[in-house]
Amino acid sequence: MKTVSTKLKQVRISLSSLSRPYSPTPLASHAKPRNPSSSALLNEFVNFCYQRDLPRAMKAMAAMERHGLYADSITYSELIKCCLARNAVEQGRLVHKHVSSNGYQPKTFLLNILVNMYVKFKLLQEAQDVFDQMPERNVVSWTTMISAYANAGLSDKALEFFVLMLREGVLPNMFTFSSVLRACNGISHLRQLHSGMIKVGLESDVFVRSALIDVYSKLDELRDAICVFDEMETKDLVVWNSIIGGLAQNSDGDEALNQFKRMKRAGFTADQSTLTSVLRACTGLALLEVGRQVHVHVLKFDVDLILNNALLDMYCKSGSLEDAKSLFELMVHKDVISWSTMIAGLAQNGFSQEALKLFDLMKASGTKPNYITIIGVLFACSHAGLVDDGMFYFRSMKRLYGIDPGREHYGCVIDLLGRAGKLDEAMSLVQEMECEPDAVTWRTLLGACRVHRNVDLAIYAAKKILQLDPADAGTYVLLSNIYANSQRWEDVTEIRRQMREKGITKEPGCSWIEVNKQIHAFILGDTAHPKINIINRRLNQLIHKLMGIGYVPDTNFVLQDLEGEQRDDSLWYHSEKLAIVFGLMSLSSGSAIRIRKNLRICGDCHTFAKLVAKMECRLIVIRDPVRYHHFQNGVCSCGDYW
DNA sequence: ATAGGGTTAG
Repeated sequence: MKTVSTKLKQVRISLSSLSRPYSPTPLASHAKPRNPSSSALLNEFVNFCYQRDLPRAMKAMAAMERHGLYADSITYSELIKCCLARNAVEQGRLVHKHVSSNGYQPKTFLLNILVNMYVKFKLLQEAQDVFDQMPERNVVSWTTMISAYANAGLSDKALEFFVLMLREGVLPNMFTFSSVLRACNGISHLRQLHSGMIKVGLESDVFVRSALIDVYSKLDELRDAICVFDEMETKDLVVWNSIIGGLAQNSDGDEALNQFKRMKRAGFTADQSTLTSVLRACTGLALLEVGRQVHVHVLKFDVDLILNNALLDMYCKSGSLEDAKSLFELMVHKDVISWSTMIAGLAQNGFSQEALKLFDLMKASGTKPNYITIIGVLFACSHAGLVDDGMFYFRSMKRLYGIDPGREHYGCVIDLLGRAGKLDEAMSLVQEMECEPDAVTWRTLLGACRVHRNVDLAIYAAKKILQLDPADAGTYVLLSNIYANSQRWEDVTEIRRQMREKGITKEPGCSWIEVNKQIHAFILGDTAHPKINIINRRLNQLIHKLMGIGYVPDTNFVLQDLEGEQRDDSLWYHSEKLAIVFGLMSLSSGSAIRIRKNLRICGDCHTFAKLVAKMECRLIVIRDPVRYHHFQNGVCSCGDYW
């Protein structure tokens, strides 16, 4: 509708300018008197412009100028639209030359269009040059530049221009605010702008609102984002997408899905952007069945790379590699994100060799790896114990791909060396890092100490973690257990005292399982699930049956207890065991049991799951915060190396 | 003439 009415308006303008005797605006002093062919020439020029026939339009313009006839701002702007539609940079520059060699000073209107043209061609410097030479700059001129810098990620520049604009006494409008909002990189700037907008009464515009929601949530201020959203009486699709996206990106998948339901009840239809965020929410919650449902809706749209990438990630993170692989095969267009997602997905699910093979294919396909791709590659090496390969990729990433190793890359290699028992080398890598090691780095080293029972280094790493992240309950518990194991009771008491003092409590182990698109949560020691009694009975039967085929519950996991779950026989009721039993009870016998956990799996549950998978002929997939375990026929895809 | 929402790791 909108395009049609715009077109009609344009036609009217051209007709009206042709019906009157044509006079260029302003009159060029050297203009020759009109001759009969002039109006025909202009007519031709305008038509070529509307047909987006750039070469002919350019020729027509040259012919007109030979007759001393000059286009006006509106016809020039049509010609520039032509150049933009054809992505014709050189012709655009030529038009610019014509405009400024016309012998008159072009109007602000036309100069704004030229600035915008250079912005669209991503020639910011040229845009800036035109802007600088303008005798007058209005709100559109300023907004064009602010938006250009904000889009290019040059936030400081955008904010600087906003201030300059105010200083020159030009009043911002809602276009300006929605542009400058995107350049806010600190919460104080944002609040300042927000209150400024309220003062001038522009904060209720939907564009401004969606930008506000987006920026608040990108700055981790979800409460403010929700506040802005709730205050709105009339919302449009983009506003809904902003809040759903904000929630999904801040790992509040539950709430994102709730808002999605509300959006549909309000009568809106999801588009690609909505579905991408919904998929991201499913990914975080490992909701494979809901994700599949979304996939059906995805098929209604034209191929959309971002949406396909989100879908691919959902299948990987829900542990359904078969779906991920077949989608990846079907995708005709793949970008660096598609490849990186698939590589990391294979690696996290325990298929490291396949991940590395895919990395070779990626390079062969001509796609350049980025920072994140290499993280996936190194992750694959560390989780398969491929020390030599990992070290090679790490040491050559700068030379081969021009990527400087960052904290995450170091983390993978520290993990790689640490797991392989090379704790000294891992430690020297920590010292080699040019960026400061953070809590995650030390936790990686601590993980290696746990596996290789290095108590001294474990204590050292744990202390480092607590300096950087004093509220990390898991580390307190681990440290206390290490001391207990070495009979250092005074230290144990001290740790417990610190925990009490700081009010630090252990996060309980929790597992989730999706049955009939419903999530069931199991928390250690929690009896809220309606079927908990029968689940406990079945679990006991199962444990005794497994003991008959050689299962010995392993309570000695002092250096493993990242669980925060207790050391006595409560490990018999670890949340993943409850979820497995519930899965056996409620899912049809052929289907896989997929579980998501908030904490890493312990050694005992790992053994348990392997045996259950074998005895019950089931595929069991458990996703923990770091990686996945596929249990089948008595073995796990991690090769007992995690 | 100028403006808003979506994908990989951690």
